[in-house]
Amino acid sequence: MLKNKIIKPTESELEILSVLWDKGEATVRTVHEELTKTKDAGYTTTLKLMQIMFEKNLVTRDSSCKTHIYTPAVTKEKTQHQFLNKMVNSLFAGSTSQLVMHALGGNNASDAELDKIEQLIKALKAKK
Amino acid sequence: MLKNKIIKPTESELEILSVLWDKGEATVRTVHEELTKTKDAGYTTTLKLMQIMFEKNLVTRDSSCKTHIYTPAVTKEKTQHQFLNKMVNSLFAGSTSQLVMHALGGNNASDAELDKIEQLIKALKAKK
DNA sequence: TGGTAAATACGAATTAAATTGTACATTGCA
DNA sequence: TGCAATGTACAATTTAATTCGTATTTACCA
Repeated sequence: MLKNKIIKPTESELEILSVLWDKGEATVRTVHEELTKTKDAGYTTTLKLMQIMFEKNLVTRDSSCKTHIYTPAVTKEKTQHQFLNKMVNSLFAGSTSQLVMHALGGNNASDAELDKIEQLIKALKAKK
Repeated sequence: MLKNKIIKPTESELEILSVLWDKGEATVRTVHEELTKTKDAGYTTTLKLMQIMFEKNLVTRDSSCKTHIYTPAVTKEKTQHQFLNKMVNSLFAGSTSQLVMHALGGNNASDAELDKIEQLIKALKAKK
């Protein structure tokens, strides 16, 4: 089995991955049009980024047609955890709950959201 | 009042800030020795990084003596929130609670920690 | 069949982070 | 006073991300 080296997507790569996660698959043009809704960039810039991401195995592509179709090669969940872990380690002394406390303290969660979190905690406790 | 531009510390800068947050203040040598416990780096590399951080206003320093004494110019709390926000926006569709759920789901929190989080939630709900 | 539109490939420039070597300054002490 | 130790300053290099211009390829259709 091939070594599954951890590649941390850069900021720009994350933007592209987000589009791909959202759509499941997409052409460079589609991704590019999505990106330009919120920022400036030339088409070839997006293309180049996606080519590099292909080399890094962050995406796969079907190049059987003229217009290649890209799909994410890393899942959103895995990437989320990867970044969460990194952050917990570099800024929260390895303590997930410390991060959670800070995040909640920041105070953007609705009552409904807090309810959901409470239930998750109950479930986690029950499991032990 | 001076514009408070947001400067995101880099990976290496974060490592240095962590030492400074921990110690309150420190010389380059002290920071460097702390860093080399966990990674390789030349002394001048650390020095240079700290000089750059000074230029960026990430740290202040007292240069009245030969050996300069550095102190963090940004708080740990502020930096934590800055990174949390960035992450929520780039990976969790702007939803703090979604991030919290993922973090807890990752499952590294002890019962005691879960208790603390529960209480925090209670407190937050009471406030509304 | 040849031209046009739309795509990809490629190379080069730019910017920023990180690293390191070397020069210079300061302090304390023999 | 002058040397050794320890610091800082600075310049140059390396590496990676980002950006973009230009060349090339492909498909289709008049």
